[in-house]
Amino acid sequence: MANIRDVAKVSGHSVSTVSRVLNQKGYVSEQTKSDILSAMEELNYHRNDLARALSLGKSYRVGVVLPYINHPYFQKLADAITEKALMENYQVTLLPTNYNPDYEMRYLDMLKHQAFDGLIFTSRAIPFSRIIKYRNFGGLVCCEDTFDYPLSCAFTDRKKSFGNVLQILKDAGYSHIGLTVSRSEIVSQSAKLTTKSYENVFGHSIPRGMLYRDAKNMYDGITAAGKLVENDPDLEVIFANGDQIAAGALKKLQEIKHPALVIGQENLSSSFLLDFSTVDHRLDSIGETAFDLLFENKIIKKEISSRFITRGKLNEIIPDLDDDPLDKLIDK
Amino acid sequence: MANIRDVAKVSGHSVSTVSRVLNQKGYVSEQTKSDILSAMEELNYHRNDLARALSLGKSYRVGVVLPYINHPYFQKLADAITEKALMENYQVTLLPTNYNPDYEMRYLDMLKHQAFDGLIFTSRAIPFSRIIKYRNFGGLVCCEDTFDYPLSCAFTDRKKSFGNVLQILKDAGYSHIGLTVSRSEIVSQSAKLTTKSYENVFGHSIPRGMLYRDAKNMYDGITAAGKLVENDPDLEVIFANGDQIAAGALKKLQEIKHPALVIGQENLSSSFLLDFSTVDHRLDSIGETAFDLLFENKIIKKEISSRFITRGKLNEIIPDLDDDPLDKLIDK
DNA sequence: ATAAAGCATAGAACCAGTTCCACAGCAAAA
DNA sequence: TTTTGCTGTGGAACTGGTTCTATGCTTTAT
Repeated sequence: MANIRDVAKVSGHSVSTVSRVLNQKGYVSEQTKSDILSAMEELNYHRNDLARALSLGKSYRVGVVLPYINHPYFQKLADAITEKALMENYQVTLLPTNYNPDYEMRYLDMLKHQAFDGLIFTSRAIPFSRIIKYRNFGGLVCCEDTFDYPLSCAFTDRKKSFGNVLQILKDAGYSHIGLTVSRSEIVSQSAKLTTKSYENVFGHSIPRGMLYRDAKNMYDGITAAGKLVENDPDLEVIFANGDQIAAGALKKLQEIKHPALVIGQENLSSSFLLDFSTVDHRLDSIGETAFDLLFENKIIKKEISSRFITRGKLNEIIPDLDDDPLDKLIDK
Repeated sequence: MANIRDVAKVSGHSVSTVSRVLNQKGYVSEQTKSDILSAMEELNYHRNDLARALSLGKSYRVGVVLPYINHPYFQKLADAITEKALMENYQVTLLPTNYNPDYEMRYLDMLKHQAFDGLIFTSRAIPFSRIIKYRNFGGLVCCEDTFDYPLSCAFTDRKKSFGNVLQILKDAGYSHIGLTVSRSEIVSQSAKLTTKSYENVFGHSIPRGMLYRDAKNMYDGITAAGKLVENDPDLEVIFANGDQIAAGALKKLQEIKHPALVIGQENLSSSFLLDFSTVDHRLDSIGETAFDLLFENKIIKKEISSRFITRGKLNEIIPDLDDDPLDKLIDK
């Protein structure tokens, strides 16, 4: 493989001039430029990205740390980040952890070793206190609220958005509400926030049997709906922790001809196609924002408002909520 | 950031000795080693992966070229590749193309620019003839049959496995068979192979209305089943181009109480949970093999046998096929 | 006429590693 | 006693880029 010095030699010009041609900056005469370009052609020269990255101290690579690459939530986030990154000429490496702390630390070490310019944590098993130690080694952003930790983030306040939905349901006169949650690690603390929100709005904890745990996919949704109806035949609403789960629940409800409503999360195509309400956490916006924050030189915490998309029967009962609220910016 | 020369200076030893400690090879006395290690500690030294990669001419990164990162077929492949790669201390970068030839060429250029040690094409829009021009720039493997092109591959012979399934159906006395296919690019040529296989087995082309095109997801499966039953009320089997599509089709069939069987592909959890038959193309094995072939210095073409997993009614009709056949190796 | 500004180029240092080669000391074998 | 082989170490060249600085020339402004 020919290098820049070979090109310089063959073209009869200096290395720095070749570099200037390569990067199209600085002064180069037309004649010199064409000499060099034809030398490159002749030698079949192509610049080495690694050497460039070393010299620049910048590799134009970012890593996205995520537990599972086949989970719709993280997929949507990764998709949004990748799209934005490609636009800015960055490459994205997906770093699956399975919530194994060793893997998470390994990826942080890669940041330290300059394998990445930055790392986006979509979720994590290790505490923030360990992550912030790597702050000096590159960009670092989380896709969840980092509270008082000195760490940039783009997030939705789940407690707020869950509370919002539950308040709306309460105001509309619903009281028999079943909830499904994932194992709490999947989206950090999401399960706890769900129950907390319920308590805040209704003033009492979730009645026995009205909380279905460990709901991960459509089939869990089917099971969950069965259990919830069994525990409360007067069930009015199932607030699920994802559209796939909601879709499964809806399927079951239709099968047993139970009139309860279903509410999902993430606004996936299933919620649209099956016409049920959903909380859109704007993952695309979160992903995009997370990337933007990566190379800011101050710590920025950006809250993205979620939207409650009402569909079907709920849309008739409840006035239109689509007021397109501006994202709140908290600068610390 | 401290570098290896700083460590050398502080520890009072040479750069090459520090390097030897770093890589744990060559002769180093215990005393020297501990001097150097404590100097590293003191300076908070961490080796720069980029510089190492440049020097070694090896970056321990591979790219996986795939059209969509949120398609179960490519996801399963990417998952398998990633898992294997991590075991061998390689990093995997997912390179989505949307079947845009410009993107595919861009990724090939990255290979040329040493951004990757190798590239795995799970699918592609550009012809093999363009890909093989990049053979000298690093590892290059396709996840489909490359026929006479000098390009390593790990693949299932879809014509063979489709033919196998159709032959079994024919032998079992079925003749009213509906098929769904994706847009032909999704899995290269898969649609054509499906129709070809049908013609080979049944001796005539697919009857009008028995081929549903452009099936991508569960909802297309619902539509497809509706259309196919409409076109042939005596429909006996739907052979779908994916488990999600088969799941949708099954849902529709149950809804309209039609007794047709459903056969899917890829052995996703849905086929297991809904208990329908499926063709397992062993994507995990293909992905793993593809990675293994990446750094072989000869061109190897490995065919992975697919398995037909019969479930439900079909499993009662048809004798057990689970003979665990060995993968065939074609060395060229 | 002279200083300032702009154009064009080359040289050398720098990024942070790896590795080949030379050399020295010492013990065991010839 | 000489040779061989092993251990331990350092120097320098090498990977392939970028960029700062110096220099000489031309053009324009004062």
